Amino acid sequence: MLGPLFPRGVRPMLDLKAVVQDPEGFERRLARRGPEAAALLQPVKTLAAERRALNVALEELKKRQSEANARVGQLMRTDKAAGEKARGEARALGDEVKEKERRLGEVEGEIEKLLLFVPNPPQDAVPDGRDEKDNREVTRWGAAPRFDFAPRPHWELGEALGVLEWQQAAKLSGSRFTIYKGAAARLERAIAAFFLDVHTSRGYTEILPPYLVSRETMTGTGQLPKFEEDAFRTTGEDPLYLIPTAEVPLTNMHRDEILEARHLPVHYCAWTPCFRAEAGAAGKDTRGLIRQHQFHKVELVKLARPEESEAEHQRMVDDACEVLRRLGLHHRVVLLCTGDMGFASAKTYDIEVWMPGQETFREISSVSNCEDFQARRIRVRYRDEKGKPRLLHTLNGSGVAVGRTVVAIFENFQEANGTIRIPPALQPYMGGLARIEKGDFPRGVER
RNA sequence: GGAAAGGUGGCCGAGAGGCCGAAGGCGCUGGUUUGCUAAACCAGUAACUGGGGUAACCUGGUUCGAGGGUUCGAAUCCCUCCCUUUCCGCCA
Repeated sequence: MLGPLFPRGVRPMLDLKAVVQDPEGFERRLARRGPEAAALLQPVKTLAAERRALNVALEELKKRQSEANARVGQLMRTDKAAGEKARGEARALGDEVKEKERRLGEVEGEIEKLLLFVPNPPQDAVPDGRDEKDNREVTRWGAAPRFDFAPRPHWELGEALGVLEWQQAAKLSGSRFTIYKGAAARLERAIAAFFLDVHTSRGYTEILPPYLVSRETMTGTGQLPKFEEDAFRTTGEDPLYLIPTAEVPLTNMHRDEILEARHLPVHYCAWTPCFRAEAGAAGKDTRGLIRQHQFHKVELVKLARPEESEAEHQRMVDDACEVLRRLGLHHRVVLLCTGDMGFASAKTYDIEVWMPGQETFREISSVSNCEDFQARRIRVRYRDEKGKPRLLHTLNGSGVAVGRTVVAIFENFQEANGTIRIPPALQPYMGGLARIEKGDFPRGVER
């Protein structure tokens, strides 16, 4: 056992009150994600009723107990015998309180355990569907580049240029790792720096967060407890988890805080490595950079008032698209269907970039509005005009995946001779380099 | 990793078994005074949760780092854990 997830009592992951008041409505919304999701609510309803009954009884008991205690204190000073008698009564009440509290703790723990596995219900605007085939294209930018030769996938290009290397990486770490060399390594760094500069100039504050986080942090954003097998974790009694995305540390930064309204909306961006076990992805995207255990991503995170989260969501999609526009990469925006959305999200847009070498659009960014789902887990709130604390909405999106941008640049800007043009926007970050060619390792070993 | 000192409201800080959700101060909000500002003075200022009311509001319970124990009763005593600060060691 890993011990209690939260030390301080129950944190309903869904609004327990709303679930109890309108169970049918909740189940209907959840059912759009699949029948299993809605079924999770059944036992919650019974437990919620018991919790309520216990609470009412406990309050009454505690009130009587504190009155009895006060009596004991008074009597002990005046009438010893009467005091002893009152003490017996108080003790009986105390025992009863303890027993009820024990049971209440049990019930609340049970409710919490169940609710932690219930996903965020989708927004009404999200289309129904089972998988990515049911996603809905929203916009498209640019055009696929035309080639007078057969464009090659990035792994062939990278290997031929000697700048991407998989055999040595497998030697070090096994499958799903890559070694970048020379201009490719610099390209990864250049892309990250470029993305950060774009986003910070558009109002995001750059953060460099920890890459290892606690179990509670992973639970706050919804990676745990349901997706334990997707994460890497350290050994030992209190393991730390390697972040699968900077969303995890960035969103949790203000956990247990009440923000002042004047600070909203909060905009953060961060460039971090991301670590994913890719359990269940066996045989998928086994070649190239697309699906790795370790990759870099520039992440965007916002904390916003509920009434502005939809507008902020749209703007965040635009912020992610902006870097692709500046690189001249053909892409489209897709609204994910209910079946393709992440656990914590109420609405997600994917941005997919055209990959000529694979003749398909590939996801390069995913931008989600989690509404108050994560905020409820991590208790991040703000004070409204009346000074009352209210849950914020959390949003996150890739801005964008760095490794996959390398893939897109290789495949979209390849030439017949196998060299890669560097998009003008990146050249200042590459020391003026305009093209990746073979053999630029001053003291490395060519293969 | 070793040693020591600490963790109390938005912040600082007192409290050392009942009269303590907690003195005092700062900050904040409202008011009085004031040519304006400042100052002064008065008042109000935590969160969570249950109930009542259209509402302003009224009302019960919980919370002094976390968990457990002692006790009729714990911020206060005991145990465990976590965190912070300082010093030492080790390092990037």
